[in-house]
Amino acid sequence: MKKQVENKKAALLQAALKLFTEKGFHGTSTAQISKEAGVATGTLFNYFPTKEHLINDLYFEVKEELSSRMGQDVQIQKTYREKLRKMWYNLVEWGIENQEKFHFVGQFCSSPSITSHTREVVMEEYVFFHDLVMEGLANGELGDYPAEMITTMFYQSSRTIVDYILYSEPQDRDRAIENGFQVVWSGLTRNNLLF
Amino acid sequence: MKKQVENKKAALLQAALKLFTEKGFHGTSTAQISKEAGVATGTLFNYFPTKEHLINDLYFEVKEELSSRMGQDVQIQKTYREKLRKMWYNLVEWGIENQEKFHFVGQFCSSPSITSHTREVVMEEYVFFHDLVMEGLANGELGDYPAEMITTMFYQSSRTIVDYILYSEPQDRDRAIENGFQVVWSGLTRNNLLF
DNA sequence: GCTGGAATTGACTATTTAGTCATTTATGTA
DNA sequence: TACATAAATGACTAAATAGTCAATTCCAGC
Repeated sequence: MKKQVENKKAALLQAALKLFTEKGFHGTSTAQISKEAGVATGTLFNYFPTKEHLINDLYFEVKEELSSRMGQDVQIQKTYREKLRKMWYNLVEWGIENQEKFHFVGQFCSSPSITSHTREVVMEEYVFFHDLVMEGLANGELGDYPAEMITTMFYQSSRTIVDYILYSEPQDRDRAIENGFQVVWSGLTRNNLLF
Repeated sequence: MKKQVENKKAALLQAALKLFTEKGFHGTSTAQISKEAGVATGTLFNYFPTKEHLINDLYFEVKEELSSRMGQDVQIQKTYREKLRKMWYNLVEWGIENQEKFHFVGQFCSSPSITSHTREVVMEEYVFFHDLVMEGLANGELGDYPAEMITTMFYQSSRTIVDYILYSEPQDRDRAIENGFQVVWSGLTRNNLLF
């Protein structure tokens, strides 16, 4: 019985991911989600008390998966540049492999359907990223910019590159990912102020 | 009478801008828009045959305003760097001065509520930007990246900085804008490949 | 002040919505 | 097999929706 339960819950989350990403939160009815998941309309409410709870649970799950992937094998890198580069690859590759989740996050990260509570809980999963930036500022590798600005630029640039790869479809994806990192690295580090 | 007509149309567009940005397209009812604009529910449909027409007209108008501002005084700059820098300031300052329009564009640029026709018409207003990037590639100032990647990175970085300024509220906004340009310039130009 | 046509109105409709709940089905245990 | 409990169902409801349209208001020119 436990098995079946998890199946249905997962099916509902997957259906919600697809439909919310395609048509938005208000553009998707709970009936559509249930149908896509292959369950009755009432079943959705056995797992999620409201539509809002559903999207918040989904958002949390996806962001958690991303943060987990983002930090993978970062600390085993030798140089600071290699650590940042590893994180860049983790981010971009996850985005390419998980288009739907990637677009979902981008669409709902500042949506009023996501509660501030969810946002706070999710934020905690990303402290290691903030810490890595602080490390770079402390050791002088990163330029003298506010930490907040650096984290934002790094993260949003990764989003830009994923979108670029998915939408403009360059022949050589790996090249595009590496180019993206070059731009970000030379932009955010300190040792290039020829001007 | 003509005056009154234009007033109501403008009021409807302004109300739609506010509500769509706050609550999204499907999250906003036509009745809410009419109420916010101070007109009867039927009046909206005198100016816009459907809700879709309304948001498309609005999107077009806002994007046109942005493109117009973006190109202002760019050609009178002497160096290539100064041209790009002027464009950067135009973009970021417009975003800060027009928060609602700025967030509206960000939210709906890839929304299915905006038709591909609207998107195509809007695109034409931005050829001058693409041309400026081509110029930089030709004269060797920009790094050897695909033009599409450069335009995207430049534009998205401006969005990132506007968001950073509006959300993180740094004490010195002008400093933040200039920092943002430094990051983008050193990231996208060729003369910094110390690596 | 009168008149004709355009602009404005809001009550109205057919449809869709999130969420409920009494009933039915499935499952583990003995 | 029989029982107890948890899960699944879908018809149902009250509220909200985009868009219509007959009636009203407005105003320029006479």
